[in-house]
Formats: sequence, structure tokens, C-alpha cells
Amino acid sequence: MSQASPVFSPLYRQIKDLILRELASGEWRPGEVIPSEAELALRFNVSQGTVRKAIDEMAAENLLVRRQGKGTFVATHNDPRAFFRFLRIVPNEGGVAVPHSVPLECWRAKAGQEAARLLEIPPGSPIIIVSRLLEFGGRPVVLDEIYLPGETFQGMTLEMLQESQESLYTLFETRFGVRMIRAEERLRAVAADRNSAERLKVGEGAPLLSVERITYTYGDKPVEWRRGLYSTVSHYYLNELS
Amino acid sequence: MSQASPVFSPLYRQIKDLILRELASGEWRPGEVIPSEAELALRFNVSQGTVRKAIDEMAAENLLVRRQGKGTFVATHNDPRAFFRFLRIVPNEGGVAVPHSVPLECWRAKAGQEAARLLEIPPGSPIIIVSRLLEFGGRPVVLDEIYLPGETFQGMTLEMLQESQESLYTLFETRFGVRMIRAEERLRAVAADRNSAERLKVGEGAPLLSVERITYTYGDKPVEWRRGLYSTVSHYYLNELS
DNA sequence: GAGTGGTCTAGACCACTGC
DNA sequence: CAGTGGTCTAGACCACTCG
Repeated sequence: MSQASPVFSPLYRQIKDLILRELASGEWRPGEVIPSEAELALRFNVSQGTVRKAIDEMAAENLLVRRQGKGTFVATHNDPRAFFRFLRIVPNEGGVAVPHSVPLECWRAKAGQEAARLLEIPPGSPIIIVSRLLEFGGRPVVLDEIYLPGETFQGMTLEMLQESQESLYTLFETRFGVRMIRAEERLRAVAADRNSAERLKVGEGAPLLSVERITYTYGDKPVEWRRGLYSTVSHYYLNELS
Repeated sequence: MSQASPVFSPLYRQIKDLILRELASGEWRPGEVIPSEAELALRFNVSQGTVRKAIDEMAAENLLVRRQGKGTFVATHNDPRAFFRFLRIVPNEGGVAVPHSVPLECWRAKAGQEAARLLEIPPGSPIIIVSRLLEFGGRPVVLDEIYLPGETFQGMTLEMLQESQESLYTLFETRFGVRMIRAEERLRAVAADRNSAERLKVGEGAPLLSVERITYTYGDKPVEWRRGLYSTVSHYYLNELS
């Protein structure tokens, strides 16, 4: 017998996809409540338990946030609890220090081979490059160079970055409607070149932690590529494995 | 009114704790099946749905593994899918290469201040120190120094490590009844000293990725402290953020 | 008190495994 | 075929939030 296609998609996954579509379309925006479980159950014509299971999975993936008595909300980076979700740097001693972002430059360019491949855009498409410093307690710790697809981030300027009091990803959400949901980081140890040594106030050739990050939005679409150089003298990169 | 203690523990969490206790006590061993949901429901005198929710959480925490039609199993490191759960090193190009462990030394010592603090044992207690090299395709990539509480790992020898065909954590499970369930890694960039440069075949002073890991077993008890030096020339450390 | 998510139950049926 | 986990339902009640 010829094999039937083995796709069996449970109801709750189909519901999940429907909710996902609303999120991706921007119909329900970051920080907003989504309809109640009861209403979604009615709308989709399934039981509340099925809606519940769909939302459960999405909450586990940090796409939604449940708050008992209030409702279910679209996750946002503008939430203190979400702030360190993608930033794994921690001071050697002392509690959590809030970093301060210092935008250095913002310019336009055309995507080279590597940027094009990683951002999944045609080579030569417009991109925006941002460099900035992250300081903890006034001391430089991370030097970032950030590559963004020009089409998605049209209108980004250095002034915008400098004036913004929010985190970068919050800015992306509010000004460009782009929500970061997942990232991959590739870590290496490298020697500081002249420029980064100067910026990070370490000796030339000093060992730095190189962190390359590709960040994805809905539908596994890459929308950011960045390379950070971390000075790991008074801070370290913390990773919890489970 | 004086505040009542705000502990409200749902039934399924109490069930979870009961199951956890069985795991911690070694009653149900790694790789074995645990009783079926129906049987547990009977035994604990709750509905199957409640048992199910408890197991759901534990499966999400990699403590249990469900297999439809077969049963629910105690998670083990002796499972190909679990192999890279704690080892985040990946070759720059090419698929997954299986590493080869080369035990170098194994000796006994007394815990110093730092080891005692991290392993939560009294200073001066016996510890075992293992050093070993991890090779990919015959080339050295990781140099590990591993500190173990002597009491838990009594009888560990270099020969045992050399003869073992399994991964270190599999050996810990089968020979010492210790299952690793969670770890914290602290990453820094450092310069290679003479010894590690030689072992890893890089120049003295070359940048290396320093990975300090504390590994915990049931009950958040630390049972391993290790420091790895990673050569990130042809490999990198991959971290997925979500 | 009305509305939200959170827990618990009981039962029906489906998908997968192995004898 | 029996036994396992996986899905779906319907309904009751609890805990939390807010007006």
C-alpha cells in the first residue's frame, strides 16, 4: 500500500497556528490582552481545554504571558522580567546591574555575502549597521555591531537610538513592529583588535568573548545579526543548562 | 487579620513531588519505565489528568521521557538525543562530530575554599580531580578539569574512566547512581597558559573560552564542578535563546 | 460580583507499540 | 488484541483582579 502522508495535526495545534497568525499579522500587539479562553473557544468552536493547551504551549515558548485574573497577554520585551532573556551577562560579584546603552554610529550599506546569507536577503540589498557600547556602572563591557535588514527598519537613525530610553528590542517593537522571539548565539574567544581594545578599555590582544547572534521573529524569519565583543574581566556570560 | 501562609500547592504539584522523591531515592532508575499514568492515578488516588499534568511538567524539565504506546521513562544521559544536552560545542562546518574523551589524570585531594563552597561540602573534605581532553576527529578541542565530591564518587579511578566506552555522565549514572539534571555555566575569554596551550595545540597566550560548570542532581545538590578550556578555532559554543 | 485564568474530575475516543 | 500515552470534551469549583 502506498503510504498516506503521515501528517496528523491535533486540534490544539491548529488553534495554536491560528493564534500565531494573529500575532504575526500584528492584529494582537505586544503588551495587549488577547481574547479570553472562553471567547476563543467559542470563536474557534472547540472546547476551552483545547484552547488552553494551545496557549499553554505558546506561554512555554514565551510568546504569550498568562496572568491569573487579568487575562493572557502578548509577550513584550518592554517587561522587566524579559529584559535579561537575551542578555546573559552578569557581574562577577553583586546583584543585577542595569546596563546603559551608548549608541556610537548608525549607517547604511549594502549587504555583503555573509550578511545576506545570515539575514536571508539578496546580496546587495540595503542594510543598516549600528554600533553601540553597553556600559555597566559607567564601565564599558560589550561592544556590539548590529546588522539589520534596511527594508524592515526603514527610518532608523542614530538620534532615534540615542533618544530612546527603552531597550533596543522594545524600540524595535514599538517603532518598527518587529518582535524578537528566538535567537542563536555562537561564542568564541578572540583577541582584541585595536579599535575594540580602545572602546572596551582593555589591552590590544586581550582575550574577548565574541558573541554572534542571529535573532528571529515570527515564522523563523531572521531580522537581526549582531556581533558582540564582551570584556569578561569583571563580568561573565551565564548560561543555564537544563 | 494576620496573614495566613500563602502556600497553595495544587494537587498535581504534590504528585510531582512524590514522583520526584521516587526518582531521587533511586527507586526508579535511569532508563527504566515508571508505572503507567492509570496506575499512578490509582495509587495516589487522583484522576489520571492530574497525574498527567505532573508528568507533563517533569517531561518539560527533562526528568522523564514519554513514549507513546510504551510508557514513561526515567531520563538518562545514555540516550543519543541527550548527549549534547550539556555539551554545546559545534564544529564550524560540517555536521555533528562525535567527540572522543581522553582521560589524562585522576587524583585525590582535599577541598580548598573555592571547591568546598561550590560543591557545598566542608573545606578539607576529600575530593577527586579528573583532567581529560576532548578530541573531535583526533584534534584536541576541550581541556577539562573536573572536581567531584569524594564521598559520592568513592572508588573512581583513571582506569575506570579509560575503560569506559560511555559518556562521563552515563558512567556517573551506572557506577555511582548520580544523575545530573541541571547545570550552570559561566563563560569567559582567557589567555592560554603554557600547559593548556600545549594540550590544546595552540600558542601560549592564545584566546581560549573558559567554561566553568556547576552541575546539580536531584534536590539542587551540586555534585560536580568543572572548568573547561575550549579552543574555538575550528569549533564554537552554540547557545539557543528562547 | 463578574470575569479571568488555574485546578480537578470523568469519560470517550485516537494513535502507537508489542505480543 | 491489550496496554500505553495523546487528544478532546463538558462541567464543577477555586484563586485572583478589579471595579
